[in-house]
Amino acid sequence: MARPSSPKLSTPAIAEAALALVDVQGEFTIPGLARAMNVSPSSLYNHVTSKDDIIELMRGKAMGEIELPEPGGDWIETLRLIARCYMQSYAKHPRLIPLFTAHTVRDAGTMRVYDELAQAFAAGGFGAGDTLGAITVLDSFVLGSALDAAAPAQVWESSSNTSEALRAALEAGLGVENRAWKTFEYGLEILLAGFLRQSATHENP
Amino acid sequence: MARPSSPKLSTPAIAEAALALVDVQGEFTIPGLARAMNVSPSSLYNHVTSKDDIIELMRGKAMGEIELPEPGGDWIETLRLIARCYMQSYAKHPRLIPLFTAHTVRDAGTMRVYDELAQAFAAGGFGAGDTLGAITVLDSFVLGSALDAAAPAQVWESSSNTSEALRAALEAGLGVENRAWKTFEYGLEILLAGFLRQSATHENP
DNA sequence: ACCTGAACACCGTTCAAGT
DNA sequence: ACCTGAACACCGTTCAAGT
Repeated sequence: MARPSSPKLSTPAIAEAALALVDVQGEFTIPGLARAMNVSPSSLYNHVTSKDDIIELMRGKAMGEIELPEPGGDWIETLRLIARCYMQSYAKHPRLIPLFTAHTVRDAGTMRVYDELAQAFAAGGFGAGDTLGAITVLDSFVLGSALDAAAPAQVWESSSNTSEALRAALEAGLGVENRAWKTFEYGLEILLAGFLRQSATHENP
Repeated sequence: MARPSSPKLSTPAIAEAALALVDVQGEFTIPGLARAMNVSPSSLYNHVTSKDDIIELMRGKAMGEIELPEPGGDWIETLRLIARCYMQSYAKHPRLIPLFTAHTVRDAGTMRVYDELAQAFAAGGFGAGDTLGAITVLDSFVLGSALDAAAPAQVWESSSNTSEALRAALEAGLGVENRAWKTFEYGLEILLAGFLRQSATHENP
């Protein structure tokens, strides 16, 4: 059995299988991936040039799942919806995020998100000079929040020399359900309010 | 030459050497680290239990370099100073950040930062139930910004189907010097303004 | 075109052996 | 206590060989 009549592998299938492995194990290995696909490790290199290539495939798959909102509505609401979709796509595969942080290549799916963001900020009266900064701020916050959400049930270990303020905050905050998501919404609203204020400034110079 | 009269290795020295490697290479390897320290790879395991252990040492060293502001001033200004120190400590060793994102253990140095943050928010009138969220929002933003800063000179590749809005934003924004840092300051002020507004709400219920 | 098996260089880690 | 050398299991990648 050398070359099968119908191929056993394909880049989408590889991305999917690798994603499944990362979702349950937090990492993946070439031999492990080959085993999961009932294939020899070297076979993968007929469809993929390297392990990093597979990571990029996973990024594309995860980002491609984002359903962006219809353009045309209120620009702040559009920003809110995009940010939520973006966060959600990370949240679906939390263990994937650390793999992304090593190489920050921007694929087509990610560019699509930035594109919609740029148009929303333009609709909000942001000039060309302010838009990239605003996009980056929102992007940084989403990525950071996703990393926080990916972190395993925090070991916050309130040690002996912890202040009373932090101890109380941990006791009150750690228990709440959907903590990461609620915190994301909280920060998102602050950022949106800031963008809205800046927009008002632009309109009344 | 088996056991030298004075030890050739120590955990601080290992952390420092590994940090130097990561700063220039973006990664480090046990054999590589041993070579840099003129030592055999197995020798390292007399001072360290695993490679992850070394990463934690590096985290501690990087976070320990933070000089936190004197407590007691205006709480918003304190938040601003802490956030900047925090960001700066990441900025000093940008290639280190991806190594951190895999395991989110919080060491003593990091706890110290959270501790000061908690006290600042308490001074701002934040209740126990609101403090953890606020800390997390700030933390997420700093981490995301640091990752963005660590990314190599963006490949933003404005492809053919890029909107006019994004194209103009990239053209206007990519060139500015200290882009990552300025963007960080921009987002930081938005967050601080949001915290300040919430504080005002608390005081006038 | 696409899969296999053998092979290579390399990695993280262990452990008996030395002083 | 602390360094060494040999050893192990494992990884990412290549490549000739097969159909």
